[in-house]
Amino acid sequence: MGVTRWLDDSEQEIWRAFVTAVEGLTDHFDRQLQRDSAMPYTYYEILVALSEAPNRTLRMSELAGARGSSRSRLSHAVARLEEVGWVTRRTCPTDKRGSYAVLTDAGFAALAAAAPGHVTAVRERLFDQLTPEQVSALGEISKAILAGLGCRDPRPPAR
Amino acid sequence: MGVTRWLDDSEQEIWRAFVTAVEGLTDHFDRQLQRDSAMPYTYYEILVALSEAPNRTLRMSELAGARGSSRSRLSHAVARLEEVGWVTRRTCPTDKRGSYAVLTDAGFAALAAAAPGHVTAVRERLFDQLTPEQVSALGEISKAILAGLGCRDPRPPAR
DNA sequence: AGGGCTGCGTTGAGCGTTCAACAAAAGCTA
DNA sequence: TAGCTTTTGTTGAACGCTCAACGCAGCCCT
Repeated sequence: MGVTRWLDDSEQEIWRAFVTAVEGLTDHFDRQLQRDSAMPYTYYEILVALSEAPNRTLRMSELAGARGSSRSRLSHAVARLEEVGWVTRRTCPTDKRGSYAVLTDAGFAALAAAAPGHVTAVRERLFDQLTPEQVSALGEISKAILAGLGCRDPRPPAR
Repeated sequence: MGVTRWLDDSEQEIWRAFVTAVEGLTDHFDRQLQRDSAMPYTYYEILVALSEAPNRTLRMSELAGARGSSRSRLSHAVARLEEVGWVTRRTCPTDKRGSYAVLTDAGFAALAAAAPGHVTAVRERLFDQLTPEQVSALGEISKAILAGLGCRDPRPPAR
């Protein structure tokens, strides 16, 4: 492995601004949802994914894959969402290992109630702060980052 | 309150890309630090802040303020860092309420050991993926977002 | 000096995430 | 078919964060 390529002053400044902005945004959105709709952002995303799926139903693994979430995380999350009555589980008839997560009417209603506040927050804190050029640049930047994250570093698994 | 200004298709696409990219980045950096240096990113930031402070010492509240962290969070974090031996607390002689957090030699060493891997990850996954124009655009965008987050919404506190 | 108010830091409970371990079903190979 | 590997999903412990509540010290005011 080679020598570390440290960040110069300008890069450091950009990095700090980026980190702080991202922390601030996620914090803001998370608090808004928690305060106004009693759900963390992650759960909001789960509800969104289910609401867009045919029959408002998805296999656990599909749901985990769609978001970058781990199976364990999803299992815990769905357990919680089931307690609250926003999601139910159904076992899969063709593959007895699998199970479905289904959005209930109450879950859909909770999502519908939460969406306006969330979208408004996103618009106010993100889109309204940027020029149209910056918005499209942010899109390109995000896609470039995503491309750089996909399946790299073909090191053999640690164990 | 007015009508919700929903996101159009293009905005939705940008928003999803942004969210996924940010989640992917933070996940990647957090795992890298946890795996290679046994510390979460948040703790890394605390160590950095202390290492840059005079005498490697900061008041708890200054430390909390520097990062956007709550007092409670910092208190828990420093307690943990103290257990590991990377930080110690000293009571403030002039203000007996206050306490100092001090980076130990072991803490400095841990930071020095962690930094190259972390910086390399940041460079590879962020800076190397973007053109110089995109990098500077990202800086401007981050600053605009930060400006939009500062002390807004002068609604009276909920209670 | 006495009586608030404010600010600093800590504490404990609750929650969400991670990690490692596991059970059960499916698939694969001989 | 028997034996292995892989896939799917769950579980429990450990950890970090949040929130509300608290103890304590400084401050201000009369």
